[in-house]
Amino acid sequence: MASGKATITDVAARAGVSIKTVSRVMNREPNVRSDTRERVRDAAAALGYEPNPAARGLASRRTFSLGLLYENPHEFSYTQRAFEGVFANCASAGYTLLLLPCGTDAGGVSAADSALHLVTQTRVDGVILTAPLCDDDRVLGVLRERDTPTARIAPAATDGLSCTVRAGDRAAARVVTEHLLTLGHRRIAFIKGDPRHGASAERFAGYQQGLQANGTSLDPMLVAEGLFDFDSGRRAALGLLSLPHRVTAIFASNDDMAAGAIAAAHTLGLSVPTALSVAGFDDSLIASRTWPPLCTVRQPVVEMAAAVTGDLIAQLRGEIDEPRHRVFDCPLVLRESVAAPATPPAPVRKP
Amino acid sequence: MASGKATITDVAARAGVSIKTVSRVMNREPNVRSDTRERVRDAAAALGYEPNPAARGLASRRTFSLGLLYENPHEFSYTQRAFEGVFANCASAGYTLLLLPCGTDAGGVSAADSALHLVTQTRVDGVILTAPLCDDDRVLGVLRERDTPTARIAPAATDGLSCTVRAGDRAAARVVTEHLLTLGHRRIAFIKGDPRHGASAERFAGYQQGLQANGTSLDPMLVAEGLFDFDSGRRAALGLLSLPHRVTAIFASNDDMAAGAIAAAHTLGLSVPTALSVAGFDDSLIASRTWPPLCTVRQPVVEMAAAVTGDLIAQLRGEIDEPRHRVFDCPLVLRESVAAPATPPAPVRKP
DNA sequence: GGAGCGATTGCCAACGCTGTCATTCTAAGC
DNA sequence: GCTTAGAATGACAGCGTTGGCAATCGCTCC
Repeated sequence: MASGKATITDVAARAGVSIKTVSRVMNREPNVRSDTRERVRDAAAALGYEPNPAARGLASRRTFSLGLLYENPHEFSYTQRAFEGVFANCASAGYTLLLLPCGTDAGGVSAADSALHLVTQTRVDGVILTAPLCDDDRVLGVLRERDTPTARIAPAATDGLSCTVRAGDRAAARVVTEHLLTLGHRRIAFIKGDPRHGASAERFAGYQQGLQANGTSLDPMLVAEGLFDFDSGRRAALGLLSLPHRVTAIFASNDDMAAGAIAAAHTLGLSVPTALSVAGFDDSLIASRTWPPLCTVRQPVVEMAAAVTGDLIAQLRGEIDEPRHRVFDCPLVLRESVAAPATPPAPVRKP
Repeated sequence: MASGKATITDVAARAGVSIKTVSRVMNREPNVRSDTRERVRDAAAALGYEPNPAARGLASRRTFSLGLLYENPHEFSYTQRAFEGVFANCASAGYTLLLLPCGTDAGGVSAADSALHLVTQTRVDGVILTAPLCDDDRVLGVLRERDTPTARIAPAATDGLSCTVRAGDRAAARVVTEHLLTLGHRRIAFIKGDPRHGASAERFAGYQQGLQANGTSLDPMLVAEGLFDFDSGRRAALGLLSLPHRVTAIFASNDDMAAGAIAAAHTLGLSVPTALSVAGFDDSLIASRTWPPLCTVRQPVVEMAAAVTGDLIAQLRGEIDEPRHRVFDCPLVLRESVAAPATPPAPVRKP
């Protein structure tokens, strides 16, 4: 019952109305009598009519598509989950989603160029940025210059221009730290995340607060640098585990690095959690695939991405004026990689 | 030097030619004198002109965008790598890529409906299908009905209509099997993949061939069913490892399941590879994140996806008539999860 | 020197829809 | 019954580009 090539004219003829009225019905505009609306709907259905997006775009100067710009191709599941949330909301709102990966500025296409491509060539109605792109001044500059509405996932700071969503990183990191303290850990190492991500500083601050609130002082030796990827976590952990005064727990700023820390422990013959507890952050896919499974906090990425996408679309539709800023809680997820420290601390054993 | 709102008319005026000539230059059409071409290019650059895709689409009845339809959201890195390859080729060819995840037919939007959406609403010029969607009759039916050129990644069988690309699954599985045999393994268990994927049968066939060619008979007890995901691999391995006559190696049809098998071994206190060798297939991201790292075969997914995308675009441009079918080799990747079996087989130890 | 022919260029009508504004109904108010 | 505001509908002009075809140019070949 549909050749797929029916036009608005065909529908109008069949329903006995003008094409403008068909347009009104298709766009859910008000001021159409309900019986007329019904008639048009039936005609459209009978003909298998689907509005031509190119014609719509040309006439209305809108594209009904959003661009999702993202960077870290080495990161495991965060991007994919973000995509899932964004997509879910796009689909239900009738928007099409364009994914645009971009390399780091070093090689390949720079983030700013990609953003430019999105707004000039593809002409999306709005752009969604993931960290750390959402804090890139050049990217933001391009988008603002073109007045492209923007949503940002996990930015370092909010502004009055774009909708944002982020996790309660600091509070969650503090909860993890306090959980380790409660179990009896005293020498808790921390692996920082990529400094370009706003979340990194927040999570570190949460770690510090957790220690301070419990009267434990921060030992700078126990803080290592990382980049949110498996290998940087592994290397950082190897360093931390070679300290003379053995740490009993490592809190990595995300799950990938925590998985790297577990691998490092395996390499050194330290069993987790008996000799070393490891905690992560995110509850990404890999958290339930390490051995032992990773104690972490759940960052509701899908929901976060969906929410901010909804806000962006609402903004595009003019349903909200002020950009909205959301913060999501991250509940603690208890798994086997964390346990009370052995007393006295287990000696190092080589396999 | 660019407001971003220059139209073809502005460029034509500035270059002193008709808009049609500008159109020819922008579309790289032949029969434009090189100095004219130059002049138009300069004018376009000076004005920061970018063709309006909606207008182009409306006039030419093409969208310059491809749709990538994929299903398994639980699979780890395969989809992401496929996307990477597809995107790389789209970008360089001036095509825009639309990703469309679709649920299994049980819940959410069915694959066929998603395909329909792609061709009727979004109106992509071509569609790329990943396994197992690329063998879904309803999806293929929708696409053929609309004469939408299609590329298929890892289909069960080729046809004369769509470009395809697949890995040499059978040969690679045979190589893995023979590698295990060469090391001295005799009781080698196999975990099958999702039967909806064409690759599953091929890999199983390779396992069988490897055994037969080396005079080892296939023991049906050593073959378990899996679905290509971590948990099915874990469960299958738990079953295989509870057999009275202990297996010394498990060959899982992909890395996710192999990672599950390693987790199962950990659970049972079997050390890998001392008491059990585990091999996977794909060389996905998780293969280098398990402990110990996974011996596997490298499926060059990025290259495969890029190649088939290139073929699809060539077909859209009319550069090739017959659909092209490619097969990629999968070299063995040696890592620590596989070693010679202990002789005599190590007894089960609980931790 | 002119015909002939391909290479080059331009003109104009779509492409299918939406925005604007004019027109026609409808029903309340007096 | 007659206004009249407001709801419902339609007429029409683009939106910025490409396709088809006609016109023109520049050379080669007699």
